[in-house]
Amino acid sequence: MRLTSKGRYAVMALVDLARFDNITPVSLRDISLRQGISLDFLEQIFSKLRKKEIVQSIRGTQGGYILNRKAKEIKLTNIFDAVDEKVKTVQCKKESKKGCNGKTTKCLTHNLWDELESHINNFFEEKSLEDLVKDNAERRV
Amino acid sequence: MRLTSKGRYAVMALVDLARFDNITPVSLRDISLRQGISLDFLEQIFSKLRKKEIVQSIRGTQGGYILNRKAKEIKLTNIFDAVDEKVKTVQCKKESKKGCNGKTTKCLTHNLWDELESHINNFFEEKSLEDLVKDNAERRV
DNA sequence: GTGAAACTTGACTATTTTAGTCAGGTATAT
DNA sequence: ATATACCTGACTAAAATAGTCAAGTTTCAC
Repeated sequence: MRLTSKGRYAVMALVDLARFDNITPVSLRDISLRQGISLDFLEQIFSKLRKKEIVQSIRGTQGGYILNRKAKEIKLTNIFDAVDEKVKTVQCKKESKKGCNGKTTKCLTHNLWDELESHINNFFEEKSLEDLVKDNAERRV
Repeated sequence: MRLTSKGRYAVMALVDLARFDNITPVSLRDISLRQGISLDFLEQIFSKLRKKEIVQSIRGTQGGYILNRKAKEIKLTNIFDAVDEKVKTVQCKKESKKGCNGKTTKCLTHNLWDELESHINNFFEEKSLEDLVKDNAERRV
């Protein structure tokens, strides 16, 4: 199981963004340079973050992005959800070979994968952007 | 993040195998039919499981595989390790653009990914094959 | 001893996902 | 005006995934 770059970059970029005052917009160009992430790719990512109201955009010169909510209220789960970084442990669909549809008939290990999914998602639900910024500030002392 | 079929199948197949007495070998053909997994693919998987001494093979007619250790002593982490199902949250290598090498200079979110990795691996280290078989037996009552 | 069952191995391949790139836009501060 | 920066959709190279295929070898049952 691996985390995709899209998900990782989204979090990295938002942590970078959250370090600022949240009044003056931060341009993607700056984030791109600081974090070493392609500008074009960042634009794709922020387009999704904006649609899910995690960030707010300010167009034009001196424009950029600011957080749309308090860092405390943005959980990792919200970020991953926005960029379609899903935790998937099963493939089981309605019509499976072995009749595992997740409801009436379950495959031998279905509960295990459900548990695993919850376990990972719990982690994402607990961590907020604020936690990450704080954590980072502490380590720099 | 998604679990690969290889990892999922490895666990499914071993749970299936572990349900038996562990004396008479179970053929991959049977597992293949019961679990709906391609025989050729299973052979690849079991070849790795054998090399890591998780299963033992018995060749010839009436042959098959049996567990090489007690189900209690086979953890998910051993299984995933055997089939190269790794939990990877970072790409950071020795020479990274932003100088994140995981040691001297760390990227803004490096600790987060380390934490996530541990969180997931903990789950895999706790669960044993025995747990899974028992869990399954209970639910069938 | 011979045939079938089942393990063994390595190479090959189609499909899907990932990780971007590219080319055009539009809005706005100066 | 014009440069900066957001916005959008289409496209693509590379990697990973999920197998398949072919050609063995071993051993049991008869």
